[in-house]
Amino acid sequence: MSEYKKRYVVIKSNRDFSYLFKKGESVVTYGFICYVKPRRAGKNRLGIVTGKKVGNAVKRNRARRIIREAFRLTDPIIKEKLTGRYDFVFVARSKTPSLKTGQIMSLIEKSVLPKIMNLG
RNA sequence: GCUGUUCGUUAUAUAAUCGCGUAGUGUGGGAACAUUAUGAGGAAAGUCCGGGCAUCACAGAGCAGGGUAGCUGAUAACAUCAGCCGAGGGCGACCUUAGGGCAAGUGCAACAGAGAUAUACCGCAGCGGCUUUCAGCGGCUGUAAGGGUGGAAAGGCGAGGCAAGAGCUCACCGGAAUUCGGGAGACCGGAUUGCCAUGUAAACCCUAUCCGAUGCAACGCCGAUUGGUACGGGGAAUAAUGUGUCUGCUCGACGCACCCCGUUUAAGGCGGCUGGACUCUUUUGGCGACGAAAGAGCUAGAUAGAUGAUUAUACACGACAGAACCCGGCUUAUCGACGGACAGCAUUU
RNA sequence: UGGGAUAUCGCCAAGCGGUAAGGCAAGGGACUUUGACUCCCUCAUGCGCAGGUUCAAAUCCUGCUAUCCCAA
Repeated sequence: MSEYKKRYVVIKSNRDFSYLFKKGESVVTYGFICYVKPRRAGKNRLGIVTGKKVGNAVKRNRARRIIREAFRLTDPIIKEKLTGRYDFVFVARSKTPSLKTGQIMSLIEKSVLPKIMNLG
């Protein structure tokens, strides 16, 4: 699970999550809530939060998979447009399991990317 | 054909592209890459029972505490399952059933009612008395049939009997004791005696029987700085005292206290981890649960947590729902589809 | 993942087999010129849901549902 193999790295520690929730820029859509924060070096990092409110274990798994797949597909686009590296935390909402990956992708492109561009 | 009862099976499929976990093989110094195989359930869920496995004194004793409660069997074990018995429900197939003991002791039974485990209010009778007449008043004695209350009034119901009544006597029914027969047993059937016990143990309790505690975040191994603690070994002491662990208490057991020597905990990683009371097929024993033999097979093992996405086609348009140490059950959720057996009713032959 | 607790009126709650105390809030009335304070009256059709035991269940038993806590 080193950083060479994957295009992105998973955020694990509770400390990183709470840091992003406090200091990161938030983007709210009907599919998810996203927190972004620039990073100095390394790879892009991804964290997904699926709370109890999303549903039972099947729905939480589905939400996680959809977001991960959408991020995987949009990752090259992010790298083309942006030079810097970022931390992302996606929080799933109760609608998320009923959505499709394409919808999440378009949401990321439309809402999240401009926000990051503004950050510089 | 309609209405049911019951037992099973199944749980979208196919193709293409991109992507993920594990294992094998190959290339490579390594990171990694390529390729092949494989990758959630009938309930994986709830965590309600039982067992394996691991550690704690190798698993102690007594009391306390908790579980179970018709019988026989199945099983590693069980509160599970099978067959049977009793009770209840259904025309029936069939279904439901915590189903030991209030005759060891204690408790509780509100309100109502005269009276709640014994009683006598209204009554029903007999005796004698007073007021004196077609009756009334109070007294003594007998009684529990009738009245009303209640969930329950001391067996039920009918006949005899009697002053009136009463298991007072008798027949039938219910229950009890003794006894005979049948059965592996629960229990069933018969005979005799005799006239009798309110309900409640999912109240305390008694009887029989079972249970040590903690749970893979158990447990074992590796592990940097710093600090101090913990662990191991040896010695002294083993009289007393204090204290820790073994379940709550009592006993009992093993330590600790003083000295010397050695090692080391905590982030994290690896093991435990999946080959097992396993799966399938055939034969076979048993009414059945289940067992035996032979052959074949290997079928998830993640660690912020792998099964997804997109497109196309088909139809019944896809429910409930995601392994986390492993098994056996129970309970709960569930769109539907298919099959077997059986019952009742109607019609036809 | 494992272990434990709770659920009673809109809110806080008592109740340990005999038919749901109390306070706050709400509604009505009295007092007052009016308001507040104070006083009186009203307010649970069953105690999270479904079964069972019992003459009788919020209470006892069983199974579910929801919420909360602990270990990490």
